[in-house]
Amino acid sequence: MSDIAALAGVSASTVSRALAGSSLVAKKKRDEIMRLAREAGYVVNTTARNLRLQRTETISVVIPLAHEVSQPLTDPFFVEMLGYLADAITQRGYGVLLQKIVPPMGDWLPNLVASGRSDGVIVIGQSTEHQVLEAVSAYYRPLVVWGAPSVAQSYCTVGTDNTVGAQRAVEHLIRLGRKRIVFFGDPSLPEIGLRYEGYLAALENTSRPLEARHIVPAHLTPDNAYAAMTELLQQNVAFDAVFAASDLIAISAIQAITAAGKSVPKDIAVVGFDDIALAAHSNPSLTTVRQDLDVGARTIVDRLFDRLSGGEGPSATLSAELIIRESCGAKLSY
Amino acid sequence: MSDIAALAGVSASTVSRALAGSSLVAKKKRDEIMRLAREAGYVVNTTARNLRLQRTETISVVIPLAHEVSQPLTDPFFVEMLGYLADAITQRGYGVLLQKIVPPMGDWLPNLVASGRSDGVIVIGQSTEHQVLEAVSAYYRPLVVWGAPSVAQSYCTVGTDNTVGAQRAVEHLIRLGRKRIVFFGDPSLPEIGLRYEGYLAALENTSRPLEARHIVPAHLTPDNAYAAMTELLQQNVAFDAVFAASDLIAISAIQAITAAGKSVPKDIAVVGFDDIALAAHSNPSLTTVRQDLDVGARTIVDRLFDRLSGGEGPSATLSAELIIRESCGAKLSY
DNA sequence: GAACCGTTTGCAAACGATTGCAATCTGCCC
DNA sequence: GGGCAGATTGCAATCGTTTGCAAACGGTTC
Repeated sequence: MSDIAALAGVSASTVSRALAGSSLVAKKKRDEIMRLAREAGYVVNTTARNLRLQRTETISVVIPLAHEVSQPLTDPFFVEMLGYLADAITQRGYGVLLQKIVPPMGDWLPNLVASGRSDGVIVIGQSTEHQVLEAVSAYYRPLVVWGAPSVAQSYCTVGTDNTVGAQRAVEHLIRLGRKRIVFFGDPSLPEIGLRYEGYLAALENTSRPLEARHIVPAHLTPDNAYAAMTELLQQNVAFDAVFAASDLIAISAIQAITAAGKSVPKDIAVVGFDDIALAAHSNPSLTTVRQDLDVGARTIVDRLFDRLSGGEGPSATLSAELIIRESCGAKLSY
Repeated sequence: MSDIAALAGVSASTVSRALAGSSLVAKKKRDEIMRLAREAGYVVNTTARNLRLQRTETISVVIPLAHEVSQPLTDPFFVEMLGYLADAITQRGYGVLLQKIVPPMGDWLPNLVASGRSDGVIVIGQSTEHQVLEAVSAYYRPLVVWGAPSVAQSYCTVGTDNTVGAQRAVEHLIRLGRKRIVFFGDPSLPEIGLRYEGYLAALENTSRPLEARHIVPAHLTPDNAYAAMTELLQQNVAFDAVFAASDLIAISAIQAITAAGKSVPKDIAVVGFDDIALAAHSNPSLTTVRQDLDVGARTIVDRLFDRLSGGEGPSATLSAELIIRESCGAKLSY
């Protein structure tokens, strides 16, 4: 900057002001300085600027992965969400700093917050990190989490109505005449827990008592899900439907079921959750509960910027929509 | 940091050295300072550190989108690549700064480079930006581009062997007895251009002269591709196969063809390029040329870090593999 | 020509770290 | 006790900006 100052025969302060478009420096001189800077290919150094201004115009997007230790970041759900978030953040002129935390441990969030690399933090999915989020939100405001709200929770979440979504899905299976519906997923994760509640609610609402509820606590990785479903099939547990906690494991389940020589949806109906792009195109196409990630991402970013400017917007819950496709078949006769 | 210094009764220099694990400060005092810092929740301010050290330990990943002006970042190819890149970069302890440039214009790259926000830049896809890349690479070393190499090119690229991949795909269609094969994509983009060359090479190699070559310069967006294919079908141009420049537009083409009452692969065979996750699961599943993004991403990052430490590794070309699925059908009788 | 006012400008102090250099401290030996 | 070496420590400069404050400037007005 001092080079440009020398070139223009003024001080660095003036250059700084000129480049910032300040009206303190005469229009003519301002234009002259801008021209010189452009010609010299000079751009204000962001790091120094950030240090001085105590802000970075950057948002951290964090993906905590509890069970995907050695896995690359390939889960379509995260990746789709990331795309929408990146878009919403970029639109506001901010940068996106991507962080994968795996396995989430120690002081990752306090450290991230204290490091001053970003002005705000978005966490995609609570994973197993509820405690950490709770603790940090006590002193750090610009934090928004995609996930499930819970009663005594001080951090701001944005998420789909997991319970209602799940309930609709399971009710649909019941209406189709399915009797033994397996819940496929690990309810100890907050979001999955709510989906499990929806599953239970649907079962309880039905007049025809169900012969069994069955839960298979598969992790959210394809391999784990495939293995878990294969094992379930070998155990000869009788079931005619699966409500999977995510599309990704639903598709793995379908593959396992098909590989075991059974048919989806004829023998076993499958419903997923998320409506990732794959869901519409898999074979059979997947009935699922749609989360509108575009709206979700925009809501997250709105909330975050609101908090950045001192706001206190509440957590948000988006409605979930059941998308009916081939994987749960038509009504059974019974 | 001076707070911690006061707490420990030493100077800020000593704290800085202690936290950096320097052997200049006595082991005992070092541990003491580290303990104090941890208890106080103190973390070194990254911005200040970056300014002083003149490096950021951050890599920019840029996605230039020429034709997707108002589109969110949803192209599965980019997004999958991004996942692998994020992984490879994170593994080296660096941060990932995500940048979407749309429409790519003006001095986006020089500005990004000069802003000092990152130590290196990865550009996913050349899009229409060959000139810009060329110009910047003249003075900025840590730049690696995913895309096609060209003869007189000074920037470092990593990419799949587009020509050979495309040639294999088209040869496969010819072997199956397809006669009028449409090239679906815009060859003015460098990578697509190479795929077009492969297409031409395959056509020329065949002994049975083909009655027509046809090119439909669709952009790489689903909507545009769908519209282009629909229009082509309405024109009553005779063709029995489509080689699409990407899986995404291949799937859109299939949808358009199906919507027009024709069957894939019976009436029209379709082959894509990329092997995105969707390809295996779409209906019919998509025959395509596989790009190994995991290896690709790792190669990009290797090259980049090599350049960061003064290396001069050459551009790399990865081999392409034809993945045969349902969308091009079995051999026709003729 | 002095006083005054509005417009521009530059000085210098931050922002929060790292590090070369010189100063201090410690222990040891003569 | 003085001298010396080696181990620690702190001073102060530096990274590249921004900005409060005071000074300089230019033009009116009396």
